Amino acid sequence: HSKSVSARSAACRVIAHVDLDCFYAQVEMIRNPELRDKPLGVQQKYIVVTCNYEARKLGVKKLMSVKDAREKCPQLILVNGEDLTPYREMSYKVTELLGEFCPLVERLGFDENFVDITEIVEKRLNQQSGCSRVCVSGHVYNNQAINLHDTTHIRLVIGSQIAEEFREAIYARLGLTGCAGVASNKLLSKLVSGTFKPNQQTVLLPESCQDLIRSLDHIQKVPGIGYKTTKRLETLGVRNVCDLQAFPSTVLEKELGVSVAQRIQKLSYGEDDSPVTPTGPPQSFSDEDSFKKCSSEVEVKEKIEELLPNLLDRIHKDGRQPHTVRLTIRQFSSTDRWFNRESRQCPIPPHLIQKFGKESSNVISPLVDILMKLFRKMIDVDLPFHLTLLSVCFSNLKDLPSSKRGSIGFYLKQMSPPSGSGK
DNA sequence: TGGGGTTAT
DNA sequence: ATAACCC
Repeated sequence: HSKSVSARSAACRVIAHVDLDCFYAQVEMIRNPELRDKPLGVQQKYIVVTCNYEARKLGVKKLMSVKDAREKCPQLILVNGEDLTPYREMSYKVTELLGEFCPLVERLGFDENFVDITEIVEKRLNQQSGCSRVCVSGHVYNNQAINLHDTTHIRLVIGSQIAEEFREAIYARLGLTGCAGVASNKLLSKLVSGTFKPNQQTVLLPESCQDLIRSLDHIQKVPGIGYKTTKRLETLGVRNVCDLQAFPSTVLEKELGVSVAQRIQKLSYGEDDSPVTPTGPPQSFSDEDSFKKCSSEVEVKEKIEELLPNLLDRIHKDGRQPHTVRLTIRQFSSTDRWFNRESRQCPIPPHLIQKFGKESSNVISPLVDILMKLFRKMIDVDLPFHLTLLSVCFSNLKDLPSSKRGSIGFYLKQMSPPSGSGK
């Protein structure tokens, strides 16, 4: 047994943030190695969602329209990335690999993971208890000098060695490159991981924390401060991190509520006590499609029927049973394309839940019926309508009762890579 | 601007 | 059910 760090003293946490380089493009280059040295973009609808570094050299940016990207770079090769299955599968392989080192792995999107490596660092500290040579891996933020008598510095340096091992394992086993950041909390590890950009890593020592957080030119670059909060802060005259640090907390609490105000003001000082929460298996499975126009009940039904088979396949491979189903729509609006999403959800009838695991039972038709009922709760089908998105989501996943758990559920690993999906 | 995800209220 | 956040 190990004495936990928290029980010992106030030794700092050591957190690694691992961020794969242009993830979708890398996966596509593995699937088709001929694309390796060519400018490559991954397209969803009219958008190049990401591109490799060859393309970036030629002026292509993330989330650029296909039109602009082709103008900038006529040689650009585009592959369709609307089906996320290959990316999702590779993504879980990365998370599982990190899980071999340590149980505390938290996913953020498909291409980022936080790992709490405090315990691994402690173990190495105790092993090499003599003063064997400690050498940093990768960059040190600000080029700050390391003080070998400072145990916090030593812990972070050991953290940088572990991060290097993570990146080497991810490259050796999966062929993927990425960046890493090592620091004393999630916020800082994430911010510092981006300082040297493809395929490099950086460690932050506490003395440079303020330099890092103040280097952010706009508050929306602070993870946790999003679009809405930024807008409201701007009306208060808060434009950068220093403004937020100095802003009166009482006024901030009145504008944003105590919880948000206190959290983001701590973030502005680089403070973040949120734990690395092991992600485990997914909480939901969803599949969506966007389009120019969908305006009849028949079309809606067809779209739903397209979405369902892949979703059911993913759920089947997961082995758990969903107890809730949700339909989300987006109605056309010339002003603001976000925000006008609505959804309706309902419990899945028990007799249908039973049939989820089984082969060849037709669960599709009754589900379509349920989803069309949910649709009619949102849209009066006697009036004209204009949808631009449909999404189906299964959630409230529960393990099968052990009595009737088949081979699928029994042999699946904890972090099962869900798969199937797409259009 | 896509096609996903999460947690808080 | 929505709103906020993340990629």
